Amino acid sequence: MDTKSLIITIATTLFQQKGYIGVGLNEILKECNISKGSLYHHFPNGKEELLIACLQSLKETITTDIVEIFGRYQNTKKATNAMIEKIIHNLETEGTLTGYTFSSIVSEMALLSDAVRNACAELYQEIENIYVNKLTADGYSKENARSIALLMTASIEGGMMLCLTQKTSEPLKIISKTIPNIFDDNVNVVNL
Amino acid sequence: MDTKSLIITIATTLFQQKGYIGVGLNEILKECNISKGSLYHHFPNGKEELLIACLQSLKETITTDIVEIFGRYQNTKKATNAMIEKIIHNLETEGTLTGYTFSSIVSEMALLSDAVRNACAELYQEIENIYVNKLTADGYSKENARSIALLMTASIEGGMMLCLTQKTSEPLKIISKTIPNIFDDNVNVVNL
DNA sequence: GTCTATAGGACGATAGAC
DNA sequence: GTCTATCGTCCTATAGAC
Repeated sequence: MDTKSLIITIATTLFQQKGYIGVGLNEILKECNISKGSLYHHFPNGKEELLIACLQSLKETITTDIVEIFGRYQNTKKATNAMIEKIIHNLETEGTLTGYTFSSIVSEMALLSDAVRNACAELYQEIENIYVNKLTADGYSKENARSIALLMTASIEGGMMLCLTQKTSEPLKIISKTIPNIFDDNVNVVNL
Repeated sequence: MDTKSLIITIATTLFQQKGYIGVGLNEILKECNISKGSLYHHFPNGKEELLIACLQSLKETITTDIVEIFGRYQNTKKATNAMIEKIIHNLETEGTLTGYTFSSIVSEMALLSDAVRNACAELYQEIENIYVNKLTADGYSKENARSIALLMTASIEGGMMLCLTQKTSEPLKIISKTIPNIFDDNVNVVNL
């Protein structure tokens, strides 16, 4: 792998786990086994430019991954359960925030950098769109599909937070079991 | 107000908005108009001790507030809508993370400090317990109440995240409208 | 109980050799 | 394209006067 890709790969994981401010350039350099001069050659505008490159890379990875899972299952309910299953598996093997989550970056940077905030917004939007497409294929109206997709995104993101504090994957497991209740028999009762 | 309370009050808000690492002691001191010696007199173990004091204070504030709201409304649905309404109001007037959220602290510190992680876990638990009590009063079984309360906590926390990225309160508004669908006609279908 | 001054280290970023 | 050396700033924390 070329140096630039290596930096992005390693930095992405670190940023997901520890947030943007929580990861120093030195830590990234050490894990990559490169030096400061090399990093600034590939990212002349420094750390924030690197972060945005990581978010773009993350967008590719996440959407490819979720599209693949959602293509493999008949309906949104089964696909969602499979997806959360995968997140839980990651969480239990790595013991930390990875996969489809980047809440640490959002909560730190949303107020500090519009460029980063927009990149994160775009990433959430891409994920939600995949849900919306599957839900409309299931027969939901566009409006209801959007509401449900948003609730899915929010509860998975929040569920990761709860898993982190509890050091268990229980919260996501319960969410995986509870979320389908929004789908069932509620095709027409969204937006009361 | 005595100095110690002043420090806690101001630091709590700053930590909620910018996270733990994102706020320097100097910024806290400046807003309090006090000096470093004074802060270290009240919190001899430094910044992390202050953070934990802030989380304890936050627990008081949040639970008092939510208990009050949940006491004012007949059922969980109405109480939840009123609560989210209040969060949205805060969000729109302050334009930043405050109120019942502390996701920035969780995502930054959960892996770094067990003391902080436990304080956050306790805080989430307190909030969930209020929901659980109201839900069982509504007639839900203990187990279903727990599942729904967890989904509520997660989706509100995740919804704040989406509001931050989009600079709108739309996500929380939609969540407020969509969440009640989990309650309706689903008393017995949780945990499929 | 509050102040000033300062220690000692980590940070992001730059300069210039090779 | 990668390296080392270094700058200037910020950080948490401490020491000691009042």
